[in-house]
Amino acid sequence: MKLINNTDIYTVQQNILVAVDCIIFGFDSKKLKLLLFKRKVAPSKGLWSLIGAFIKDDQSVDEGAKQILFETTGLKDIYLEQLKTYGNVHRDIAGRVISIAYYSLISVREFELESVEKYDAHWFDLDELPNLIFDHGEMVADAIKQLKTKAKHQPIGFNLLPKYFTIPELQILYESIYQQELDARNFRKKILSLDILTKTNKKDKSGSKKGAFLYTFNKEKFDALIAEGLNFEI
Amino acid sequence: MKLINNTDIYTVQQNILVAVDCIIFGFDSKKLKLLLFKRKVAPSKGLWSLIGAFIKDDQSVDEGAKQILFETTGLKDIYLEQLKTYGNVHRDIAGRVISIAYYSLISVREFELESVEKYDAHWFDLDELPNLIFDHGEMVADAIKQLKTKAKHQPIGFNLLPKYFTIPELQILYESIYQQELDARNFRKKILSLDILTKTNKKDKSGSKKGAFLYTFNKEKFDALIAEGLNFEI
DNA sequence: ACAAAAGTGTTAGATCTACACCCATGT
DNA sequence: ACATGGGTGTAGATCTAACACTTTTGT
Repeated sequence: MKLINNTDIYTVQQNILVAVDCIIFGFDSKKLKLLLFKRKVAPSKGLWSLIGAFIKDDQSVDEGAKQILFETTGLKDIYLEQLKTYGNVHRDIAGRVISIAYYSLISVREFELESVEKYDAHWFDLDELPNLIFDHGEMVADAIKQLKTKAKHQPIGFNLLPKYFTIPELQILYESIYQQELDARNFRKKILSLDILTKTNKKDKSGSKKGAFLYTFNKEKFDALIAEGLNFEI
Repeated sequence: MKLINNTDIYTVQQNILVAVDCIIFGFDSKKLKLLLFKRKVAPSKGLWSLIGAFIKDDQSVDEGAKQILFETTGLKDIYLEQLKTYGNVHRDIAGRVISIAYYSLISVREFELESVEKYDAHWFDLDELPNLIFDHGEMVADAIKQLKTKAKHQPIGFNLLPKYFTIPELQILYESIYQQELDARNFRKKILSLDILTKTNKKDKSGSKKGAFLYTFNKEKFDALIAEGLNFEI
């Protein structure tokens, strides 16, 4: 099939398509997960892949990523960040396509199940991922690495939790991200010393009989600290 | 002008061009600098910009970046890393072009002056940058930020120095990157304690009468340490 | 002889790490 | 009453940050 590529001034011959792919991380209070999709179009139809789409001419790459994420998860205004662009000549077996990968962090609890069915999506544990098409496995590996690095210095972990969460939940999340166990006393001390959590007087008793106090992330306080030049680290 | 965009299977209408732009950092033993070019084509001809090029159909995006870098600096096998992709609809005033930005680190001393003249290039101090076309200013700001972050945990600084360098030179480099003064004794202690530098018995007397010993970066040792799980930080 | 940059140790304070028991509550 | 996870403090080790003088040598 032939397509028309129109530029205003540049006299360039180029046959490259531009797509986005989204690595969607989720956390369900127990494990860190990845949302994968059974591919609905050729080539590689029926295999597991990240969700992606071609960019429209009148939409920015960021907008393209936002849109595909909204369509498949029903979620808006969620954490979404560009990861890396994948541009090998034969990365897509059906044509010359470069893909700008994004990763997103959501709370599994706030995610619409309806979308899962409609798009043939499935949450996979990070240590039980199936084979993925093209270079999507590489994208996922890069995203996991990036998440580990980023979580240390920016409070992005909170995007994976519901608005109210407990300290033990937060600890399990960080243990999942870093893939190592943390000392409960030291973790609590460190996270509370940052003074970016607001304690409520409610308890979540789903995890224990005693129940754990619910906290919420105080973004205003955090931003103020960053503005003062805080060298944040968890 | 109309162009043909051919894909094998995908039935997509898309009129987007794909380019790369390179942010080239250099260090001359005194200051951190940026290599900028007087643009030779419309639009915005004659204004300062990063060097860039359109990707060819049969070349990966990484290869495209490598090629433009080689053509303009004469340098091969130098540090080159993808920064970010810029994809706003109207970022280029002459058409829909997305650009994958790369940044590169070189030693100004090892750089061919010949290329500078041929391509109308100029080294600018980081604090005296001219206005740049399109979103190139944003690219540069992002690259500086990335360089700061990355230099802390990976030994990329050495790419900005010639093979043999002195500790005071290295310190000035890190001071330029972090934009803050460092204590000479503490810096020397820390960098030497990493045990990744090999001392030679030669001195560089260009900086002082006494002269400073020349060192060289020991990549083998560094890689071995990383393999052991070293949590590197400068 | 002197100017100018290179090179060298110590100490106080801050931070990190390891570790064990009591508390609250549902069953 | 007991099982289960929640919540708390301390001490030793390590790391960080601040600080001043001597060495070398070209002019």
